[in-house]
Amino acid sequence: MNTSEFILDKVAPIFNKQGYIGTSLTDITKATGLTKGAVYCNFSNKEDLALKAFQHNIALAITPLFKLVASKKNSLDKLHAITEYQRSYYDLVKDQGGCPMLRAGIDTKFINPLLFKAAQGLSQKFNTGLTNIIKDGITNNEIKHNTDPAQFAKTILSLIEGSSLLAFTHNDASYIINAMDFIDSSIIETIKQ
Amino acid sequence: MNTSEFILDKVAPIFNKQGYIGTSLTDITKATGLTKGAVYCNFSNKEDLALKAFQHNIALAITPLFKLVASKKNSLDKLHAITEYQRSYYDLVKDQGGCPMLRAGIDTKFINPLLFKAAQGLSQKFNTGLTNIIKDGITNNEIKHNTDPAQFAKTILSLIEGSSLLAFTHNDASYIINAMDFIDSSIIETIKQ
DNA sequence: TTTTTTAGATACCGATTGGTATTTGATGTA
DNA sequence: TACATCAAATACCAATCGGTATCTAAAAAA
Repeated sequence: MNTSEFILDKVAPIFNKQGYIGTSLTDITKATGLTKGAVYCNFSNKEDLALKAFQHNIALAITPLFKLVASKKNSLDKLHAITEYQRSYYDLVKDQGGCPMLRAGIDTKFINPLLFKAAQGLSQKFNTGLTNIIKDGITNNEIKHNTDPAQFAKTILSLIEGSSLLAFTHNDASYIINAMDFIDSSIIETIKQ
Repeated sequence: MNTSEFILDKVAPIFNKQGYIGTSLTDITKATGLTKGAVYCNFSNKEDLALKAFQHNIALAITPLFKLVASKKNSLDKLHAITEYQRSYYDLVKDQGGCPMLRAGIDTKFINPLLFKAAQGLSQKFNTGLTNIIKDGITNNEIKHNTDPAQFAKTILSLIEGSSLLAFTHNDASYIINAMDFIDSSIIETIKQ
């Protein structure tokens, strides 16, 4: 592991917990044991470091989900893989400070356009990914033809994001478990062919 | 309007947009046209001001919903009042910088315990309120007896919070409209007696 | 061995942070 | 008229902010 990766590993959870402005260079040097000279030798500025820290957090929290979904062939399997992944999501990211997409989406909108755009793009990718899964499910006769893909994608994504927020505000994973149960038994079951 | 209220009126949207740490005393004096002396004459410190700004935002964004729900007698009317209120929620709070409960829930967890506790309490109140509406609906024979109140409350709240987050990250109210359509036609319809 | 490169440490910069002690000036009161 | 009250302005504080120029020492290249 090189120094850049070492810094990101130490610093990414702090950005996720304290936000962009809330994380100071002092926080960063204390957490890494390095000096400002070392930090600025590896990253051009704080914004650059924050953006890469965000990507680091995403790589740990959300990229595995995208890979898992890609490994499944059928649409219903993909949908169930998502809910299955989310069931352990609270434990996965609790030490990291919660969901990085949630954090960046709210924290950066009015203070860091670059980071916000990254969060926005990821959320969009999530949404279109879900939409395409449902679309494919319809063409493959796995999902009922009168299902509106965009509508169900938005609903499922709302449940994922909302339950994650509630789980972290109340330190209670049952919000996520409950929402995933609902998606599995009440949403997927009703749209499946 | 006295000076304290004047300050809160000018400053509350800024705290909601930029967060607790992201809002400086300079932001506050610029927005109000007052000096630091005036601000500290009306509030004991920044934390006190931020907490009251949060309460100010809640009074504008969420208190009207609680009053609207209280004015309805039947459980199903209460539930429909919530979705109806949320349909115009995006327009209601967009100039305010989004949903204050969402902002405080994520922004303050690791940096401002006092404010976080306030956000946590409000979210809890929302959840127990929803649960009680469903419980009452069951005893009044409005809602099916095999309905799990806590489970449906959590699901509805997840949809409300999640769709609100997505609406503001994409500047697109349709996430909320879509989620409320789903609650009205797919959730309330299936649990109603 | 000598030279070049370079990662990281040190020391510093001006600007801004939240906060406070003091002053001002208008108002109400005796 | 003289005095007391008090909200707001002014002027100031040490600490911290993000950032940079310079130095050092070790490794790589010649």
